[in-house]
Amino acid sequence: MKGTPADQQHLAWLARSFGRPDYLPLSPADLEVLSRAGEIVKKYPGTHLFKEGAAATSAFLVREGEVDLYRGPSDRREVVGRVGPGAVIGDIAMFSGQPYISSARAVGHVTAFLFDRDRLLPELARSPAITLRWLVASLTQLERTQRRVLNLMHKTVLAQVAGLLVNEADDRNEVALSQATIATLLGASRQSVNEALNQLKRRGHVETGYRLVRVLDRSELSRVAAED
Amino acid sequence: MKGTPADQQHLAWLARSFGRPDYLPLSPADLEVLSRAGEIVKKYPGTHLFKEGAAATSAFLVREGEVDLYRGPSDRREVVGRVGPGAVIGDIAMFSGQPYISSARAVGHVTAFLFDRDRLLPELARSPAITLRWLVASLTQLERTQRRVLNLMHKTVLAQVAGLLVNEADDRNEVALSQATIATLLGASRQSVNEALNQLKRRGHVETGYRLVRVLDRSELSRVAAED
DNA sequence: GTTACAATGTCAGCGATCCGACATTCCGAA
DNA sequence: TTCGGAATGTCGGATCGCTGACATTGTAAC
Repeated sequence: MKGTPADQQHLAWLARSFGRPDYLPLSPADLEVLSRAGEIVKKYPGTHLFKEGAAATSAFLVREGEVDLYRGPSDRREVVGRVGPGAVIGDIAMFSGQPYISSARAVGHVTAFLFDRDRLLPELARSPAITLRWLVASLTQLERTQRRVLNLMHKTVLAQVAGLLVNEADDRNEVALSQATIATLLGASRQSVNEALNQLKRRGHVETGYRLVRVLDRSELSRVAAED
Repeated sequence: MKGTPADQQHLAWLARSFGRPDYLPLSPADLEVLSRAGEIVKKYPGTHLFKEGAAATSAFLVREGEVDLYRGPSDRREVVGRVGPGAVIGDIAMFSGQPYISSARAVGHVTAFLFDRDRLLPELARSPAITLRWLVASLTQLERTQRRVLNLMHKTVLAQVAGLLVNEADDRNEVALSQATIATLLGASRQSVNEALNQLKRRGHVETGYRLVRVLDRSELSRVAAED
C-alpha cells in the first residue's frame, strides 16, 4: 500500500471489487482448454501489463506474483487495488471493447496468462461452459459491488468496520491488517477507523494488537454492522 | 418513487445500476432462440415476480410494463429501482445460485419472459454467442457500477449533480426530474441537491423549473463534475 | 541493545451534509 | 375557478468524518 496518496485512499476500497482474489472465473482446466487463446507472459517488477486509456486487446490471468491497479496519471496515482494469483484483470475493458479503465503494474516478478481478444472469442464460442462460468463470476462480482455500495452509502464508519471484521476474520477470529489498511479498504481515514475500533474494544467485541484485530463476539459485531 | 421512506433514499441510486434500461443483454432475436428456456408470463399490478430471499430458480426479461425492485420487509420497504421493457432481472441470483437479493413487483400490467434456470442453462450451452453477449452486458454493468462508486465516494454533491445532469440531459438539454428524485438517485438529501442546483443556477450553467432542469452550458457542467 | 521506521492512540478545528421545520410556488383535478 | 397536494426554496442546529499535528508504542534490522 505504500505510495498511496493519503487523500485518495478511498479509491482503494475497490480492491474489494476489482481485485478480490475470489474473482476466479477460470480453473486450471479451463485454462488448458483456452491455451490457444493466448500465451504465458512474464513481467519484471515495475513493468506494466497494460495502461489506462490504451486499447484493450488483452486480458490477463495472474498466475504468480502481485499486480497493482492504478488510475490517473503517474504523478498522481490512485491505487485502486492489488490482486494476486487467480485474478483476472482487464477483461471488462477487453470484452466491452473500451480502453482500459486502469493501469496494471507488476509489484514483484509476475507470471500471467495473456488472453488475446481475437483468439479468445472464437475459443469461448467453442466452450460455452467456460463462457457461462465467466458470466457467473462477473455477475457475482456485480452483486458484490452493488452490495458494497449499500454499505458505503449510508453506514457509519463504525458499522463498516464491524462488517469488514466479520467478513475478513480468519478461522482464529483474527484480522491481520493494519488500521491504515482497513481505512484504505473502506475508503475512510485512519483516525476514524481507530476511533471505531476503540469503541468496539470498549464494548468488548474485539481486542486490538499490532497489525491485528481479534474478534471476540462475532454475532454482536454483525449486529453493529447492520445498524444505521 | 412514492412510498420510499425518506431516510432510505440512498438505496435508490441503485436504480442506476440495478435498473438502468440499458442493461439489455438480450435482443429479440436472442429471445427467439431461447424461447424454449421459459415462457411468457403476465402479472397484474401489485403482484410479485419474485421475492427477496426466495430460491432463485428464474430470471425475467421484462417485455411490457414496469417493475419495482425492493429490499427489506414489506413494512419497511426500500425501493431499489424501477425497470422497464428490455431489462433483465433476477439473473444475478439465478446464475449464482443464491436467493434473490431483492423483491420485484409489477407496477402496472406487466408482460415478461420467464427463464427457467434448468431449461436456460442447456440452451445457453447451445448458444455461446448469446452467452457471450450476456457476459459482455454484465461486465459493462459491472464497470458502470464501479465507476459510479468512484463518483459517490469523494465527490461533493455539487459535482454529483453536475455529472448527473450531463448524463441525463435529453436532446433538448432538459432533465425532467424533480429535485427529490435527483436526490434519491444520487443518495443525497433533497436540500443538498437544491443547494447545488442553486449554485449552478447562479453560475449560469443551468435553469430550473417545475420538475425540470435545463442545461445551458454542458461543457462547463462537465468541468464541475470533474472537480474534487 | 540501539536505532529507525512503522503502527497506534489522541486531540482540536473544520467542512460537508443531513435533518426538521416552515413558507412559498406550481400544477391538475373537481 | 378553486383547492389540495406536490414541488421548491430557505433557514439553523447537529452530526459525522476529514485534516493536521503530535506523542507513544511496537518491530525489526544492524
